[in-house]
Amino acid sequence: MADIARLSGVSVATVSRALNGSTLVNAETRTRVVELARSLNYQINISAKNLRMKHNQTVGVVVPYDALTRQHVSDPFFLAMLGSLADALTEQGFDMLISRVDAERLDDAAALYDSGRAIGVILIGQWRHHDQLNDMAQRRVPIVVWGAQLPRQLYCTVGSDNFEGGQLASAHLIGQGRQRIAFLGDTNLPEVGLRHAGYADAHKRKRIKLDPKLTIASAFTAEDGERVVNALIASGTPFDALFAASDLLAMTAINTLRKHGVHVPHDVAVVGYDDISLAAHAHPPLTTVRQPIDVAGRALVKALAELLRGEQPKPVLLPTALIVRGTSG
Amino acid sequence: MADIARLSGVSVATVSRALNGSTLVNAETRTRVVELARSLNYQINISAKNLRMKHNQTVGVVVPYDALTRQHVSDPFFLAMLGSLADALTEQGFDMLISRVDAERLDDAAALYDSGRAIGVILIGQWRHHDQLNDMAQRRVPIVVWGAQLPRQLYCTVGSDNFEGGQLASAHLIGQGRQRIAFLGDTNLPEVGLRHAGYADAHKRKRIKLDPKLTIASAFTAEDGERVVNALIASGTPFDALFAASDLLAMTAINTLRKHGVHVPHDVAVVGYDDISLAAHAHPPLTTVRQPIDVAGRALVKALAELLRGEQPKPVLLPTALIVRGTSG
DNA sequence: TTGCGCGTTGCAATCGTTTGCAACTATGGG
DNA sequence: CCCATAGTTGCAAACGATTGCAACGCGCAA
Repeated sequence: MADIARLSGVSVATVSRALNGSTLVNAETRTRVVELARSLNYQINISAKNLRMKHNQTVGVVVPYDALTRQHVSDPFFLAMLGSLADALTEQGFDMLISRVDAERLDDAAALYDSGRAIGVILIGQWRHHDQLNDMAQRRVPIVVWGAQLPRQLYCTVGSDNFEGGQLASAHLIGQGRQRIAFLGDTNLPEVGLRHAGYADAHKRKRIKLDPKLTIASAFTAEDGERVVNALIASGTPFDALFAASDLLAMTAINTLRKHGVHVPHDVAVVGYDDISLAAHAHPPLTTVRQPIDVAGRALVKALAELLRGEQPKPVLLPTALIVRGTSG
Repeated sequence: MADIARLSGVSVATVSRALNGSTLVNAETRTRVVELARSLNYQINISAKNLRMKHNQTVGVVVPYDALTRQHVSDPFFLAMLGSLADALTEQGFDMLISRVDAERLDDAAALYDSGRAIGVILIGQWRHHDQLNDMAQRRVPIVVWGAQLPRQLYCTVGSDNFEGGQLASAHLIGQGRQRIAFLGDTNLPEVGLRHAGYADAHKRKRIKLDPKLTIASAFTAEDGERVVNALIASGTPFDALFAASDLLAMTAINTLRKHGVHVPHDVAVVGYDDISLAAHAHPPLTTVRQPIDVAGRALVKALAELLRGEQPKPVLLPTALIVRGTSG
């Protein structure tokens, strides 16, 4: 900047103003300076600018990882969400700084904000850390969380209507004449818990008794899907349908069922959750509950932008949709 | 920092030194300052630090998008690579700034570096922009590219051995007695071109004549896979195997074949490329060429680190492996 | 008493921007 | 001839850290 100032015979202050299009500087000087800057291939130093302006345009996106398994970010849904966020943030002129934090130390997410690297944080997945998130919100960390809406929640969430999704899937299966629907997922996670509540509600409406043996704890991983279905079959518990908390789970479940000679959808109908891009191309094509991922990214960014303007964004509940395909004839 | 200085009765300079573990400050004062900082939940301001130190720890990761289709970052392989990079960068203490750029304006990737937001750039996919990448390298932009090694290349690439991968897959199919192997992929892309060269080489070694009608241009998208297989069958060209340039392509191809009553692997054997996590759980489990994604992230980061130290990292060629599963009995 | 060395500490400059305020010029009216 | 005004411009102080250099206190030998 000093070089430009010298070369164009003005002060740094004027250069700064010219580059920012201030009306305080003569139109002619302005164009002269701007031209020169362009020809010198000048790029402003962001650190200095941020330091002076006390703000920047970088949003921290935090994806939790499971420290126990040291597991990579690999769930297609997570990754798709990352893509959607990249789109939405780019659209709004934000930079996107990705950070992985131990799911057990979710409050580390705030470090991005505290250290001034990010003006706000988007957290994908609330896991079991409602309280820590509340603490962060109370500390006035601008944070938006993808997840479920919970009682006494001080932070803003954006999420799909998990209860509705659970209802839709279960009601659909019941409508197909299925009576013993197994539920696969970790109900300790708020989102999965709500899906399960919707599942229970759909049963109640049709006056079908819920068999607790059909609610099966399972992580989101493909490995766990296989393990859990094997166990279910080995246990001899009869079931004629299966509602999985993620598509990944559903698809591995289907393959495991097939290995046991169980035919989908004839013997067991299956419904997944997420509608990842592969779901439509699986065999058979997977019936699933769609979470509107593309809308999700934009909604998260919008909420964060409001938060940054000092407003109090309301939690967002995105509608889900049942996509009926081949696994639930 | 000024607060800490006041509260602990020393100067900012001492606080700075204490926090950075300098031996210039008395061990006792140091621990006192560090404790205080921790208890105040103090986080250093990165902008100021970067400004003063004239360097930062942020690496720009650029993922190209196709402007024509305005297509999201959705290929599981791309996304898995993002995950792998997130892991590797975090491991090395780098921050990861994600940016999407129009694949037709790949040189925009340098903006991250020019503006000082990133100290270097990792670009996932070189597409057809060899020349622009060479220009950037000549401008001394620290950049590492995931892709193929090309003649007269000034920038550093890391990639899997696409030629070897193509060979492995094709030799395997030929070894199974297949004679008419269709190749699915856009051979204009350097990586796919090399895979095709390996495919051609495997044929030559076994003295099998290549039928150009069996080389079929196809994008990486699921939609295109379906379209292209439909066209192939409609054309009446006989084929008994299929080698796809990505797993996504292979999996949709299999489903499309099935719709036409073609049995995999009995009538047509199929081999994919990438070994995405779902490949093992598809139906039938997909035979594919593994690209070592987890190693890839670390290799890219290592190369960039060398570049930043002023060294001249050699292009890296990662070994591929044939994973034989159900689609090529 | 003086001088020296050593271990600690503080002063003040510096990084590259932005911006409040003062200063300058030219113009025209009183 | 003076002054008010409007339109430009520059000065200098931030922003929050790091670091070369000077200074300080202290023990010890000369």
